[in-house]
Amino acid sequence: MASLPSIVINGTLHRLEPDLRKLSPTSLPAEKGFSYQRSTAAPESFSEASQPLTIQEALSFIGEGSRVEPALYVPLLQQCIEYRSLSETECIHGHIIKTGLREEVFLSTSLVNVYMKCGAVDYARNLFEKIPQRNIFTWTALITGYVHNGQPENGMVVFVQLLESGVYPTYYTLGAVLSACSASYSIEFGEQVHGYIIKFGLESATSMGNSLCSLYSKCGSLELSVKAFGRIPDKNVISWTTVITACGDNGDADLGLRLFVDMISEDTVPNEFTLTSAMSLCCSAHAFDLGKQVHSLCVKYGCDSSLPVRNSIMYLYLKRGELDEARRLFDSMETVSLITWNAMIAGHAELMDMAKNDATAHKSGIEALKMFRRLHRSGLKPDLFSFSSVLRVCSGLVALEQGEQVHGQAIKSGFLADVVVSSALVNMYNKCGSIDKASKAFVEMNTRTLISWTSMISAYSQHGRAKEAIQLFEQMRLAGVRPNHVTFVGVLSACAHAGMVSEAQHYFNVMRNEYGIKPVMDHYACMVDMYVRLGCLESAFDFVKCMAFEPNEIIWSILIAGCRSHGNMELAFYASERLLELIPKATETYVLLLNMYVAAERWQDVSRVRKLMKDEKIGVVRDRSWVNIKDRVYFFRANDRSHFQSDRMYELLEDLLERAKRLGYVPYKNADVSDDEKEEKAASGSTLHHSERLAIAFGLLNMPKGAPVRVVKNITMCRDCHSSAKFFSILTGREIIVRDSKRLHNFKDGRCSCGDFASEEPPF
DNA sequence: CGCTCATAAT
Repeated sequence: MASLPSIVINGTLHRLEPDLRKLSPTSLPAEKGFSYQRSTAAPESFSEASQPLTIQEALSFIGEGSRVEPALYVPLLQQCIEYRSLSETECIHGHIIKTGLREEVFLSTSLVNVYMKCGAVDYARNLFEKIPQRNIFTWTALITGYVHNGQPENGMVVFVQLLESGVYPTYYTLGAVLSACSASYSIEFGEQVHGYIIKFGLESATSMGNSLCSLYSKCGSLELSVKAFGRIPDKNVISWTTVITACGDNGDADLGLRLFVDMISEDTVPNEFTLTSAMSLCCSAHAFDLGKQVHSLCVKYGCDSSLPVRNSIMYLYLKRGELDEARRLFDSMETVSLITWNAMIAGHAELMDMAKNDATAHKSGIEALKMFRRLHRSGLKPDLFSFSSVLRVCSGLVALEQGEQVHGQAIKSGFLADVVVSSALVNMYNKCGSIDKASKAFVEMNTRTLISWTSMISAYSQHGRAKEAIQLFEQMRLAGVRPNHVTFVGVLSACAHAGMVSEAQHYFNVMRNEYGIKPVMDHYACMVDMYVRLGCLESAFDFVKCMAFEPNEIIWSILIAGCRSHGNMELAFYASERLLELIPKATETYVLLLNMYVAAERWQDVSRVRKLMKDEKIGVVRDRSWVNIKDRVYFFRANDRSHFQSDRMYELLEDLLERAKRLGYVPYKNADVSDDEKEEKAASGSTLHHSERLAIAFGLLNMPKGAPVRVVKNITMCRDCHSSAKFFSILTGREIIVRDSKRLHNFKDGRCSCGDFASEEPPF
């Protein structure tokens, strides 16, 4: 028995499937409703019919016998494509056999095409095999059909068969094969096809060049894509649009924008496709001024009423933070698409992340959730984009309950099978402080990408579970996934966390030698952090000296924190003043310095720094925390007494602090940098309570007994609150999770997942 | 042959 034809695509052998002997009509797609309207393209003989025709009536017009004109079938077959009607196609097929026209190759080819368009791949293939005088059109119809039905590999195998049988491909055949290569991301096969295109003298055809440009981009090679674009002698709008989009897809928005500018200066008129892409590039490159100009071009060329263009303009407004403008545009749109909703949700999610954890962030997040609900009500079904974005929103809000609801919806809708959605889910559980749920979601994923592995490794690291992080990293390597620089940040920070010096050094070398990844500041920061945590200040400084570049803010702040916790205050002050020079506008650096001088009771320096802050017009810090309980959110300021439960909260805090002191809690002194003068005065004399402590108290009072308390804080947690929260977790027997602007703190049984090293670093 | 929206970090 002759073996089935096969080729190697992306390193795996593909045989032409299915096996023809196993054909069955059971797995066919559902038909759309079918009724004949009089076709405008119908030949004369139909023109008298005024009522819709049944297929039998339509076929009876064609008649039977030897004088049947084959072209009469054409409009009927076109109707079959339009209605995706397999049964009608079979009737016509039968009629063709009866009238003895099965020898007519163009009709057989047409039938192959129609079967494919109806999704009946097996039927098409079976027919193809029975056509003895098949020509290049028949071959091309088969290839195109495979690509259309999501079986590009089969299309490529057929192409090889075609070449072996000595038939010359046409322009259309090669175009179809290029689509197949694109759809299966097969760059090697694509390059071979590229060779055939040159061989058959078609490389100067604009559309061939466009297809090649698109192919290389889809396969991830921007370089080859741009080269293919460069070789097109007569570039049209589509050529330009393809290469500009290719830049965006491959992460080089700046190049894409340069090409767009080139295109405009060459007087090529952009259309809605080009402008939509260009607008999107402006969003990702944060080139907002250019974005405004592109917007003008949209108006100039009359493209501003196109829905995709409007979506991208709206997204640009959102990215610029012009919420009212975005909203106005959104409200003015008479029709919206799913992408409109998704852009709205994603835009707000991005604003939320940019604003870190403050009240603005919260507002954006809530707005995004509202949009997600409205999307539901609008009757459209959320897709993987909607789910990814809304999960990101739940992460940002630490909205575990909403996140779990979305989890359920994602399962029901089937979109959880998507890697991006399931990665976002893992991330959501992690950011909400539920490492176990994150891990469960990770294990349940059916496919994992570099990003999924990396985010789970980092999650373990953030929760202080170094061993799991390292184990997972090794599993990832065994799974054949190549780590990148971000993965190593996760691994190294896990080692640093657990003080695993030799492991850290090992992985640092693995990164450089085995994977050829050059360490950047982030990786050095992990190493320095590790030495500092162990109290090896000298090793830390030595390591810094070995770096090929000047220490940045991150390195300085690690050193400062290390010096403080190991009592080397002179060095800490020195480093802090250097840090201040490096970035004089960072509010939290001043606060750090201020608190250090307060703790050292160096009052002259305290007033010097306060004066500096005044001179530099550094605003006071807005200390804000909030808690989600059920569907409501409760905000707290430092020393907040405006709350309806204030009395009970302060009572609880006093009691807890008193009992904590008996267990060994020693309060740290903080400089008061509250922005609420009245509150400050009211609180003078009594203990100063930062917002997170009030939020924790509120959470303890209002969450169900034993349930974890989840707090979000807009700046980094101070030492005193951090220390007291550890005692609270012992005294109440509850888990307390505080996500500040920098990291996650999971307090449990008197310990914090951050490894007690997080207090009062500047927020970098 | 070309379009807009989605996931990881000290």
